[in-house]
Amino acid sequence: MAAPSATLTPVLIHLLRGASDLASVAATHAKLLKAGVAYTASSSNHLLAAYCRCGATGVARYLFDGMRGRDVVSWTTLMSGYAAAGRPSDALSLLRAMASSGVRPNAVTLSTAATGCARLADAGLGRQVHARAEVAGCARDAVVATAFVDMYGKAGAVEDARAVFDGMPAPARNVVSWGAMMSAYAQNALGNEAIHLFAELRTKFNNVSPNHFMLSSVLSACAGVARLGIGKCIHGAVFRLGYDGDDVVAVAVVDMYSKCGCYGHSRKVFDRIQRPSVIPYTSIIVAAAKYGLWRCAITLFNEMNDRGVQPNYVTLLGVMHACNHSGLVDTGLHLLRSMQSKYGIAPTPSHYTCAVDMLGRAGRLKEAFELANEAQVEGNDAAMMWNSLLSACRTHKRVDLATMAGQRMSEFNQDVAGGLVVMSNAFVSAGQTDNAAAVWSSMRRRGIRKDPGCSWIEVKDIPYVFYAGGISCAGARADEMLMLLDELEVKMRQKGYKGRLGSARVSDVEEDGGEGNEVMVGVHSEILALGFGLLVVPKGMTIRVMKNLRMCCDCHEAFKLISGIVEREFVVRDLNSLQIKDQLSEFQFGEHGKVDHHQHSHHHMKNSLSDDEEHGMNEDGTGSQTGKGKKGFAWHRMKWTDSMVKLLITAVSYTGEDPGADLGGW
DNA sequence: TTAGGGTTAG
Repeated sequence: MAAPSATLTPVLIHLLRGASDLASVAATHAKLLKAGVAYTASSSNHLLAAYCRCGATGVARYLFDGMRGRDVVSWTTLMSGYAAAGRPSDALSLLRAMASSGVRPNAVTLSTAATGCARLADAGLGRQVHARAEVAGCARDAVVATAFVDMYGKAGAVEDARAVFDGMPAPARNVVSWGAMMSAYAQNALGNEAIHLFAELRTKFNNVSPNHFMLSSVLSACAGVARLGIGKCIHGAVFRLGYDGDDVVAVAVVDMYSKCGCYGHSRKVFDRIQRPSVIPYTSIIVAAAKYGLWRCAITLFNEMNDRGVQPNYVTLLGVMHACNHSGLVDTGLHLLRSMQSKYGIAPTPSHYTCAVDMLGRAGRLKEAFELANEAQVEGNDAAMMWNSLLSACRTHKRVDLATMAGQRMSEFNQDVAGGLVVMSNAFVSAGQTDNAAAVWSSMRRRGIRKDPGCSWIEVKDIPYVFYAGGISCAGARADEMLMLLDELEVKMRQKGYKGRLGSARVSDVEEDGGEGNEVMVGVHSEILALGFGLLVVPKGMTIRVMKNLRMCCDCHEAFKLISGIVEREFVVRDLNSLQIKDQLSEFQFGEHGKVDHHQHSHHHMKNSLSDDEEHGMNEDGTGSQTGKGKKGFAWHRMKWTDSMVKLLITAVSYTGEDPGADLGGW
């Protein structure tokens, strides 16, 4: 019998490397056994890797457990296999077992472990792995350090990510390291920092050329903070660098335009995608739904089905959202009831919340309560769902049910302040101002405060951020702005406007020292941003105002009136709380040093109750820290074209017509 | 020669 190992083994190993399915790996394994070389260290590691590559971690583990000479590659291979199979905990257990077996981890092992911690979003565990990398002397290895940048970013520890990035020797930072850092910012709602880093790379380190990963991350950053100007520049770079054919980049561009209020651009980019998968479809469907183009959203959904693209739960949520805002209540309900059987997707708490909101909006409160009770929803999702019902009760003036919804909500609610604001708004709508004021004074007594609302507007690529009652952001043009708002208020009154812009009362400011039942009201930040926009955005250009919370009904009305008076088109982007899991976020724009609300003094005025989230803003600037960067939003057009009016006639309601019906105006 | 880094949709 010829000695096989000298000639046969390389051939078999070559076969193993090319094998991607379990059957061919097993067949080659059998041949190695037959040749009697399956147990050499090298063959075993190849076999391990092959089994891991085709997802057979169970077989790999069995093989691993029977191996005699396990080296660092064996351990790392199995770890990597677990990580790839979505079992990061098992990967990290292996790291511990490896330590007790006396095999020392190397750079490859530790970067794999870091990726596992990233998947777990566990900064504590990640820090331990980081410490080991320091001990092993490989913490500054480009790949290892980049893995830590990503890990800290995914675990929400952006400052640690930046520290690792800064600790890397400049030549070691490559396109992946830069991209990972930008992504860390983008994923943590620090879009402006990501943009800033991108600019720094372009100006100081011209030898690193952006790739599709980096472009996607920066586009996502632009989307998150609605920086249309920069977003357009990046889109230009996408073309120049030849990434316009990349689907992932294209989705990021679609998303960026839709979040910057340019549905038309979004649609053009989407239409150029050759064979859109579920992700681009979902992106554009959600964009259409949020833009009030429900007919488009549903047409796209049907088109997607016709092309055999399977929707996922996000897609269905987007379609339900479109139904919700177009009054297609029964269509939406049917979708909820049939999604399991038709698409094999189980409804999530978000789907129930959307359906409950839909019924509540339509005034079908009994059904809404039944559905809410039927849905097995817990925690923050439940709070969100009951919250939306509470708002519906308020809209339909059903205080009896509101109390019940409020109680159910408080069982789950972590955002005590938000819940109480909605509660008090429900009382206001029902004319029970005494009860509403009691809620407010109770909040004050208990020291419960709400996050400050802010609005911003991008002028020549720079965001100008306004907080309620504060005009310092307008700089030298503040007085001019107030005069303009006063003039507008006069004209609005002639058209029957009964609310107040508030600008005239800025000088009447009183500090919040009052006792009793008065409630503080500030000048709403979106009005200030709009006033500034009217001064600085050239005539003929759409003014886009962004807000971190939900716009109130009064401001909505005011924007529409002003749009008619000045004959300009406005678009407002605000928060759609129904879509988010995280609590409201603060937006920070430290980059330009324009606003830092921690130093900003808020001015309050005494007034009667109204529908505004900004009453309860905190004077000391303590607010909740942001979670992940994904926020729900909705666009509201304030000037209607003829086709829009026609659409309205057929629609019961549409995005933004009555924001108060949604979540109590905050 | 077996093992390592990032991106898109609510």
